[in-house]
Amino acid sequence: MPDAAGAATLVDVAQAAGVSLATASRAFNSPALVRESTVQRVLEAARHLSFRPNLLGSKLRAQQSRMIGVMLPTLENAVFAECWRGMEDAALAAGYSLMLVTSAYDPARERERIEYLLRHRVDGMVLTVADAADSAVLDQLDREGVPYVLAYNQAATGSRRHSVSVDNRGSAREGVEALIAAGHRRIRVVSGAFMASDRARQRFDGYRDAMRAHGLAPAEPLCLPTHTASNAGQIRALAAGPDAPTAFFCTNDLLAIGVISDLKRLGLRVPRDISVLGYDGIALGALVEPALASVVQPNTEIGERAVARLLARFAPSRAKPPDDAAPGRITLLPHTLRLGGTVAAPA
Amino acid sequence: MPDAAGAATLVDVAQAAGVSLATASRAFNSPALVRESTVQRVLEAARHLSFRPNLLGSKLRAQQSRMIGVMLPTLENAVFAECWRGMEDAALAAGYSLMLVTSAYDPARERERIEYLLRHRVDGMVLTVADAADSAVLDQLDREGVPYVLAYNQAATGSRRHSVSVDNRGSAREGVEALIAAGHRRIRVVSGAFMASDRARQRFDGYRDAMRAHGLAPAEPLCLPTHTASNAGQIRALAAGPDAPTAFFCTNDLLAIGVISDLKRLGLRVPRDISVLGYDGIALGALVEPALASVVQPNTEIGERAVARLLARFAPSRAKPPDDAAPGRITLLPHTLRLGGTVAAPA
DNA sequence: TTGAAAGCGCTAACAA
DNA sequence: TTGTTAGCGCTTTCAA
Repeated sequence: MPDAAGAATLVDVAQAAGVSLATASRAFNSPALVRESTVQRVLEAARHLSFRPNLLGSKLRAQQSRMIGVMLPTLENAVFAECWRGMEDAALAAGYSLMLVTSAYDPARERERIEYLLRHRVDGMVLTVADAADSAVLDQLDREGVPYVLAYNQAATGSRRHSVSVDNRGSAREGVEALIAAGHRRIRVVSGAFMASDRARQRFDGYRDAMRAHGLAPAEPLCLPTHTASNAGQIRALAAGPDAPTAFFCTNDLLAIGVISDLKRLGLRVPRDISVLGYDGIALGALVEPALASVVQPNTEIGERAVARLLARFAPSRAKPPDDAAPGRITLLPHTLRLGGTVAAPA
Repeated sequence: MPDAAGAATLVDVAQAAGVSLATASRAFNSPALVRESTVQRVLEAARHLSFRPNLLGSKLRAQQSRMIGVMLPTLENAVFAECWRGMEDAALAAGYSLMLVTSAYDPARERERIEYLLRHRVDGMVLTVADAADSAVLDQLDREGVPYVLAYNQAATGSRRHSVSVDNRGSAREGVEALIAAGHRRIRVVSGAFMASDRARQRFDGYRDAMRAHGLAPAEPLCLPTHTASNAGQIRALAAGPDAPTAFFCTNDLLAIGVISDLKRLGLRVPRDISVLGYDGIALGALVEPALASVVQPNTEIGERAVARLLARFAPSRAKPPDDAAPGRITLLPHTLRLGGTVAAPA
């Protein structure tokens, strides 16, 4: 009864199978090195004893945890929840585990949580940080030689950092150009706190590109610290007046949904009176009526690819692909535009 | 340069501080047992060497991982994302780590993922399963003596299982009674797949209770396998005809949001033509316009309390707090009703 | 108050 | 093809 006095260990299995500890271990990890009948005997013994390998032991001994640390700002924005699904699938399929922490967009907490992951001896990390270009914690990771891949953050060209994202600036520009093509001239950007998201800033740059390319004057962004009812006042101030915008470009979908509600409360109809374009392409956006127009990112794929990229960094470059020329550190995944719904021609 | 040739270990710290390995360990774990000046010396050496404890070593040796396994159906429903936040805060504050897996409401995957957590030697688990009353995997955990606490699932009275949830049936009944109080008589329930959620069934029972208590005939529930556009047809069929319901009670908020969109597409106005009541109280519901009426659960608190309860099971009941006349295995947290918004009197 | 020593469960040389 | 052996980094008796 190994369960009563603690679970069976590999030693117990070896004993029961009449082989040495080493052979028992090999039967699991490199069965090719063991005679087939011996493998069977070991497996049989293991089953009989309800043997469950203690990963803590292997991790310690093998000096690799086969764990990937994941730090995301929050899961309460579906973008990241969708991304997590991609990561979980990709990691477990490859025999890796994930350890998740959230940073709440707080750089101090980022540091803390990453230190925590490091103590757990994760082999590498997938991270979404507030600002990839100016991140003390990323610099530290570089210094320590810990492999990581950014998700959503877009590494600067020429940067040593690896990232998987869409082209934030270019895609935002495309989205705003679609607005312009629909006839909009007075377009305003609504964003979460810029400080907390370099993506938001890049998307704003894309807005500026689009406006300028079409001879329009970009306006200052409206930065909301967080989307609560109290922001309705700011939206109201913006949406009123003779020169009121005919379209809002929100740097994420959740924000867009909140803005639309605010506009409705002000008696405005979307998209008849005013258009709203979001960014992210969360599944929920397609569910609401009218459907949320959005710049759609492949969120689940971003998760999968970020993990795949990290795994590739672990592998000792078999058949070394030219590395820097070929796959490149920066992966830009294709985005799409979902128009219609909350976007229409201005009144 | 301990970083080049591998990170510094406790042995290095001990050496640098001129003490034994044991003393160095104590300086961190039981500083009370070590002379103050010695503690300082060790800490100083650790800082100097950028010592980072290897949790894998301690976990293995201490025969406890201080890890909690968490299994949730998905994070893409904000209910669970909100719950995760509560768990993360509670666990990290107590010095525990979390390992998250998702089951996608699939019992086979539940087994698999739990086995995976077990191999990681989690000290216990917080779980949301498809059906707590009939779960092979829960039975197995009981047999093996692995402590776990259910979140959202409500253990049957008299069950040996621990759970933290709201009173699903009672709260649903209250919600439906509010509908009845508003003047509704023809009320239908829309649910996700019953098989995948015992909560959905319990909430349906609450609906039945309410209807019967008021002399109304409960109708069959409409069970949607998943909420996609193709369900609009079923909603249409339900919402049409002379005896069409004047209100829908959806067993979760995400579903409710989808149903509302479907109704809008059918040209119906919510709540003027038809009322919709959700369940869960996700933050998003308060953001949309009109606000989603809902039976509100304290999601973050459910996460916190589930972790707290598990932690309490770990501790050898010190000075047993009278708490609740013995805390009891089943914790029912208070719910609230958020009315107005998508619920109004029938036309 | 401190140290010596024995492992936790496992993998991976090195031998046979 | 299999076995012997030496730890991975840490905690924790047991003695001093």
